[in-house]
Amino acid sequence: MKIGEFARCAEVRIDTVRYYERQGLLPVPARQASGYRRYDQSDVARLLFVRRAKTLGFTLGEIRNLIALSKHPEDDMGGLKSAAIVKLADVETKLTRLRRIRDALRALVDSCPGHGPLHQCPILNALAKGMP
Amino acid sequence: MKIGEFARCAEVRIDTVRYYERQGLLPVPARQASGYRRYDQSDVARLLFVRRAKTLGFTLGEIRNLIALSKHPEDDMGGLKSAAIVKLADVETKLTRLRRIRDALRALVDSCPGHGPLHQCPILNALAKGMP
DNA sequence: CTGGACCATGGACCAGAGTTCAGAGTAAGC
DNA sequence: GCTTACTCTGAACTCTGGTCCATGGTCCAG
Repeated sequence: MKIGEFARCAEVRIDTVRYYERQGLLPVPARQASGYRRYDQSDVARLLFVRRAKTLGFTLGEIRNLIALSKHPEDDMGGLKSAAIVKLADVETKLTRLRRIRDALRALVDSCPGHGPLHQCPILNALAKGMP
Repeated sequence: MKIGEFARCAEVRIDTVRYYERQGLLPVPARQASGYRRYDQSDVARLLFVRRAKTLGFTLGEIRNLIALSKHPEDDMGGLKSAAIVKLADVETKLTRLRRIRDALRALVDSCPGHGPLHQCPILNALAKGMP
């Protein structure tokens, strides 16, 4: 299949496919005589792999590593599991931070009556003088 | 005080102070004869305002708006409260997304025994063939 | 044969939040 | 006076993950 159909397979833009190729996330594709890139089912699988890993929060660089790992199917699965564990810890950290932000924000919103002169606004106050 | 001390007051880099100035987040400072920027306590308050707002997840552009808002202390506090509400919704959305990622990741990690040949790894499998 | 859809390339550009650099001047402690 | 630390400028650069563009070639239906 040509690049347009290929991109649609994974709901990705054509430019993104070419970009992934440049980034080494997709193998260099075969070409038709015309120079058009030619893809097959195994390329689709690879592209979906990339997308799924991205959905899980892996960066493109990390995905490159995952692909490299996966090229040695006889290796132990420990490496891949640790990568996933690291990423999970990563996500947990972000969650914790974001939860703290949400709690602070919600406390501010709840404390604000919503009308009256701005200089009495508890949100403005907290920003200006520090959180309680 | 000079820029170095000023930056330390808010635990920010000197370059960041100048960057914030360019971005209109800090007022154009007075200068000594030598051309050195001079700051006082009100500048520190402003810089801390910016940092606190950033901590809450506001972008620099949004903080510029907050500052503009805060310049009309007789205005109603409704505007500021809505900005906070919008940001809160924003954060909640991110939280939800991140939680889903965490759950998927955790399920994968839990399902993986951690050793044995990679081609039997459930994580790799999920990435290659789709999540169950 | 012609129009429209598709594909090729390299390079420029986007947001966001800074950081780094070179080359120069200034301040301050001893 | 010397040395060290600090500050100035503007522009360019970083990173991430793409997106857009101009220009030109290719493919296929009618």
